[in-house]
Amino acid sequence: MFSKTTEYALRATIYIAKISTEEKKVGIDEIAKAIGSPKSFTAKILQALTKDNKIVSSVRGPNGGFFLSEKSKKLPVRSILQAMGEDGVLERCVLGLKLCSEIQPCPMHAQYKTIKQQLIKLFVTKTIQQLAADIKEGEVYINN
Amino acid sequence: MFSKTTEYALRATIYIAKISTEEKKVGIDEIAKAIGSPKSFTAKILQALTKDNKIVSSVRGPNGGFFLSEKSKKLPVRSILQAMGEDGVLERCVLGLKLCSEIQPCPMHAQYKTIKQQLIKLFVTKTIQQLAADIKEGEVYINN
DNA sequence: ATATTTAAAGATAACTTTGTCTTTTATTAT
DNA sequence: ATAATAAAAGACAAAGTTATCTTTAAATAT
Repeated sequence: MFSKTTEYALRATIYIAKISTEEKKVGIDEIAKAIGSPKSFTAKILQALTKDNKIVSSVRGPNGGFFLSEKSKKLPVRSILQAMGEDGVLERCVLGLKLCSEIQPCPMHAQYKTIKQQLIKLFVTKTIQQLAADIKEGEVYINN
Repeated sequence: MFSKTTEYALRATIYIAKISTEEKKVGIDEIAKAIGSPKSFTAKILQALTKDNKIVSSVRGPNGGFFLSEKSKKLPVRSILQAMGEDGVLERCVLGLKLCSEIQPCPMHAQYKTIKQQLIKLFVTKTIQQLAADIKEGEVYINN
């Protein structure tokens, strides 16, 4: 469904939300290990998420690392997709038609529509914080 | 959601089902034009679908071309995904975890599960024929 | 100030997907 | 038989994704 890049972005962000606060930041080594992703590649992805979009915050130097602001933790999971420029996946036509819509629907449109709506709803209503909380409670895992 | 390759495979197969019979086959030029896909690339994809999997049938030479057997027309849309080796998209974990399951679920697992089930059901219950029929009736389009 | 730590930035490489072009093979019509 | 047609097969190229490694910059602790 998503690219590796976006999968790592989602997992990394959720892990940072779970493990860190502004006082206790987390380093790239720990993140990559925890979510089972290539370290340098994950670093690049986090760089993108700390950029203008500002989902993730970071500080360099000793005791530095990544963390999520309280504000960021309350963002919907979809905002991670948006920051990664892969938000379109949720909206796009299953058959890849550029102009698929109510007026000019593809053969799958009508039936896929309700599924798409639920998918979008899921990514909009779930916050980063909520997903992170489930891991903390040990109900759920994020390592690969 | 799907790769370009699979999108073209779906569109091409549906178009062939719509336009052709064993008596009136359809050529690659017409198919590529109708679904708005690169011709040679689409040819390769159809080659794969005619291979062992046998979703699509083909005949070379004058009056040759592609067509779908009556049996193939009755196959679920999912069989196209299977033939393209991209069936896993429907089953895979949203966060890309290899071991995501009921026993060891990812943070999105529980809520994504019902969506996934509907998605699979859609691809299993809809047949190639049914999708093709809708285009014939002009209710629906497949060009890009 | 200096050394140490840690992310940012940049260059590059491996691999995959997507796309094109040419040659070959099978089939048909003449 | 021969020419014409159309898919199969193969080689290759462009673009995108995924991944690694090195250098630079910022922050901290000593």
